[in-house]
Amino acid sequence: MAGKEIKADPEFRASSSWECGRHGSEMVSDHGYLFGIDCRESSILGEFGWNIPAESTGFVDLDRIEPDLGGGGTDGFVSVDSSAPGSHDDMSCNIMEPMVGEEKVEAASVSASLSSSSSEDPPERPTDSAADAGNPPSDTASKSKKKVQIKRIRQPRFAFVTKSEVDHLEDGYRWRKYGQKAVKNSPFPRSYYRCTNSKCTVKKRVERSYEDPSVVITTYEGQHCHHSVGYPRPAALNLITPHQVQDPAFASYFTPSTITLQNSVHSTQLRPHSHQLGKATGASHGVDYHQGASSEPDLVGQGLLGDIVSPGMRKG
DNA sequence: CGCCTTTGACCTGCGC
DNA sequence: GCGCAGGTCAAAGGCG
Repeated sequence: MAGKEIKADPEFRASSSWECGRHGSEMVSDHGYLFGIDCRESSILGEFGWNIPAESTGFVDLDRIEPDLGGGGTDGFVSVDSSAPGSHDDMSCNIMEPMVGEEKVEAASVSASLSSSSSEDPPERPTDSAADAGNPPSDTASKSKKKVQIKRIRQPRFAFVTKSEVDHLEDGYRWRKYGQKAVKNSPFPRSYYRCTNSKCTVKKRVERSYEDPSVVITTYEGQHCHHSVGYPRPAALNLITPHQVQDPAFASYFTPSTITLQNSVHSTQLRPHSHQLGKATGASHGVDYHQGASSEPDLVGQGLLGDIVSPGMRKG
């Protein structure tokens, strides 16, 4: 497990038009992305809307944290690294082959139910015990039968490695904590959050690296089917490379309005909302950023987002 | 009062 | 099949 090596594809690096960061970008698994953020560069996360009190610098050894991140084996990661603080243009990144949409669906019948429910219907719920919560114990048999047929769907995941003293980083969405577990070999618990939007199935895990307590690992799973409470901030989007945006999974983290911001607004909404920091460890209450999206809402349908925003999301 | 976190129990997947 | 670890649920309590 821990011995599992993070192997950055040298060929990919070589062929990538994006310069690799100093620390390189590592694919730590096969289904998802890891954004390793050297936090001298809180600027990066800051640009992503996270109000992180950047205080330390250092290199995050992705090899060390990988077991926790990709332990499931179904995730993979890409890291984005920055090498020049304060300059978006200098941000280096390396996008590994995206393997998104490789959902674990074993029964064909599942796809039917999924397609009918679309993104508005949490695909995972039916498989979870929550769906059976109201059922008497005698239903266990049929329950397990169902679970044999319908395997939990794993959405593409993205992990961010951040140096921060704040565990729960502000990202513009509202999250509700639904669980916390002790992590093996780690003194730090892992927290589980779910997007408060009932129609949104996005989840995120937040944990600290046991190797470097100053490092926070945030793993997002799923795709938001709605607008953020108000953000992601425009400058953050400037950091998203074309490669990233073209990846539907990655792009989905940024709502249509978000992407619009990239093109219509630049730095006018970068003011940090310090009051949010006051509740750093609590739920991420929405940041009251005004979206510039309203000014150009049609970009979604104008082709810019046509290939990065799923139809289901556009209506969101 | 509504929303959130906490926390113990339960479920599931996986390796041995 | 068993045990472990990760993931989730849901009741209870706290807070603004």
